[in-house]
Amino acid sequence: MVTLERDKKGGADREEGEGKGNTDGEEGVKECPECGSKGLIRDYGKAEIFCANCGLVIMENIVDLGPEWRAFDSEQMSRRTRVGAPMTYRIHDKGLSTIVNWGSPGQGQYKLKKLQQRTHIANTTERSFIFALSEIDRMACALRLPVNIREAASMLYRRAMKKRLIRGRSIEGITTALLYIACRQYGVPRTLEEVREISRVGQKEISRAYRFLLRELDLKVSPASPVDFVPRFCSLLNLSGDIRSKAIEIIKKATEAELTNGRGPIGIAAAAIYIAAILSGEHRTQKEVSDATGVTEVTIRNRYKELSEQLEIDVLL
DNA sequence: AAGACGAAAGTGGTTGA
DNA sequence: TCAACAACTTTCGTCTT
Repeated sequence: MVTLERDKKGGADREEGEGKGNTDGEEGVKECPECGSKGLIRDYGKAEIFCANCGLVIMENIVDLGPEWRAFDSEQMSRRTRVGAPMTYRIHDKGLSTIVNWGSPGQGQYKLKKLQQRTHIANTTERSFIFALSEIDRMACALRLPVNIREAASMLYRRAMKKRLIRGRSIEGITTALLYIACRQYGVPRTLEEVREISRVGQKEISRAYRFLLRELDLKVSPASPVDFVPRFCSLLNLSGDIRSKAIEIIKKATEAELTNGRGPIGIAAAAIYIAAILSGEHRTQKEVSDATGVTEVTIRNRYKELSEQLEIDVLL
């Protein structure tokens, strides 16, 4: 009954706008066109290159960026799936699909019914697993995350399933938290707010699942560095590479001076960018920085006062 | 009028008894 | 489980450009 048919027509109907489709020659790519970082990760297994800093996928042969739809059951999944990738953790049976034949109507039916009863539990967990994978894909898509991170999140979900951690919890909460964790592990952190916006559950549930999974899967996630947020925030604010490196420099000095202890990394990043922009004559208002980073103007002010005073940076308007 | 400033009260998460 | 606590937010009046 579950016949997974692979539809080989890639995602030709789906061309990303926003002018980010950089399809120049692969050999020429030395740095990220988005943030200028040299930290490009070439994943030849997936035939793609992405920026470790901002997560921008620069080169990708797998055209399909994942489904924009939601599969509620196996049937929908099979009808709508158009993923032609090699074996992957993102496909619920690792791509090795089983085809069940209906056989001759006479005696076959009874056996099949029996089989279906026996495997009923397996089918429901499988169905929710498929749903989880499509959720991970949907959210990763919305956040423009590279395939590696989706893979990582999917693998974590497998581990959670093996440990029977899913039962009795919302799949949305678990998948959102796992994606959040995967981003952190890959040094491309998203803010909790960004993740919440594209999730179907609230912040409270995400946090609960996050703590739960860290504990139960024995994962270690080091606190995010403010530096990790700088490239993305800078590009949101249309700031040049000069400012990006200047902001990172400020953050490094601040870290050495232990000004960052106990402070939220996002606030530090926001303040450093604010200062760097002013120093470079590309002024951004506190409001603009606040909107891009999600921290309030008050916090930006507090951090930027601390940084400029302690590091003796003269910020003259 | 817009931006920057800072005081004061409120909120949600962490910690330690 | 509860209370104390620090970081951050909200709100709002004032000053500066």
